[in-house]
Amino acid sequence: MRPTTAQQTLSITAIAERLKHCGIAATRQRLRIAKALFEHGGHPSAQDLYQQVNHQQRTVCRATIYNTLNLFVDKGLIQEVSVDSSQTFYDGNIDPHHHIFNVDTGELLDVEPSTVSFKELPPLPKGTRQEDITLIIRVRNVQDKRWIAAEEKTLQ
Amino acid sequence: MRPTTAQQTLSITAIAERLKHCGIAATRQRLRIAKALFEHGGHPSAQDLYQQVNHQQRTVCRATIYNTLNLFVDKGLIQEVSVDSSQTFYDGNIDPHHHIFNVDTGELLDVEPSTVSFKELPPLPKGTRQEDITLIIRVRNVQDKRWIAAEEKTLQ
DNA sequence: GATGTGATTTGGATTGAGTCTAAGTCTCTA
DNA sequence: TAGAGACTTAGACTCAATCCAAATCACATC
Repeated sequence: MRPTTAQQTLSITAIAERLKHCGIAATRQRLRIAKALFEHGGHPSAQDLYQQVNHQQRTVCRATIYNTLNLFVDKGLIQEVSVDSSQTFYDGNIDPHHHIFNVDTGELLDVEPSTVSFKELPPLPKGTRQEDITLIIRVRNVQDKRWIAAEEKTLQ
Repeated sequence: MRPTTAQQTLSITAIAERLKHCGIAATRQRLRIAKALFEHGGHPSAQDLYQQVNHQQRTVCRATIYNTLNLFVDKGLIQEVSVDSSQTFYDGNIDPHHHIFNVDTGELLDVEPSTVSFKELPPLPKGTRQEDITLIIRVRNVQDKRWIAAEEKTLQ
C-alpha cells in the first residue's frame, strides 16, 4: 500500500504542460485548481479544493471548481472516486489502482496496483467494453486493544 | 454474472421472519419497504422505493424510507451500493458479491461471486479489520456495430 | 379491555453537494 | 487592437438526504 504522500511543490509550467497534454486550455483558475489537487496528493473533495484554492483570498468561485473538476475527469487528467455517496473525491493519480476506505475515519488510501491481482474475472455483458475496474476495501478500526497488539506484532 | 431477476412475490410472514432474524421490530411501514425491496430484485434507490411503496396511495413518508433503509443496512438485512455519487442504491442480496455498472445506461448488475477470485490482496493498515470488499467493473456500450456482432459470436 | 411508555412515523423545514443561467471577463487569433 | 468564442462569476436553483418536534403506534402490564 502506498501512503498518500503530498507531492512536492509543482511548477506552474509543469502543470500547464500536463493540461495541454490532455487537451485542456490553461487558465489561471484551472492552473490553481490543478496545482491544489496535485499538491494535495490525497483524495480531496470539491469542497476541500475550494477551501484550499481560496484560503488566502477568494480567487475561484464554486461553480468553476465543479466545472473544472468535471472537465479534468472527462479529459482523463484526474480520476473520480465514489466511496460513499455523500461526496465525490478526486484523485490525481490516474494509473489504474485501488483504494482502502476506513469507514471510521473517512480516510481513503491508495493501494499499490502490484499488491492486487485477479485469478478470475467475470465475462462482460454483450456489447459492452470495460471502462475501468476498481476495488474498494472497506476497513474499520479494530476495537479490542489486544487485537491491535497482535496485529502490530504480525505486521512488523 | 447473475441477471438481476425480480423475486417471486414474498409472503409478509416470510419477510417479518427475516426482519426478526436481524433484530428489527416489524412495523407495517418496514414490511412494505422490505417487500418492495426484495421483490424489486435489482438495485433500487430510496426514490424508487418511495414511489414503489406509494404508487397506489401514500402510505409511507419520505423520512421513514430513509430511516428504514439506514436501519436495514445497519442491521445487515440489506447492502448499500455507491457506484455513482449522486444517489445511493440498495441491494437485497447480502451475500458478498460484486457489481458491473454500465456507465451509459446506469444499469447495475450483480456479479456471481464464483466468477471473481483474487490471487493477491494488499495488507490492511495496522489496527484495522476488513469490513467488506467490493469490485466495481465500469463498462460502456460498444459503439462500433461490427464489434457488437463479433462479441455476439464469441459469447454465444 | 384500559393504561402507560418507549419506539416509530410523520410532515415540513433544513442542509449541503452539485448544477444552471445569464451576464461579465478573458484570451487568442487575425 | 478588434472581434469572437471560451471561460468565469454570483447567485438562484435542484434534489437527495437529514433533522426536528409533534402525533401515533405497539406492546407489556395491570
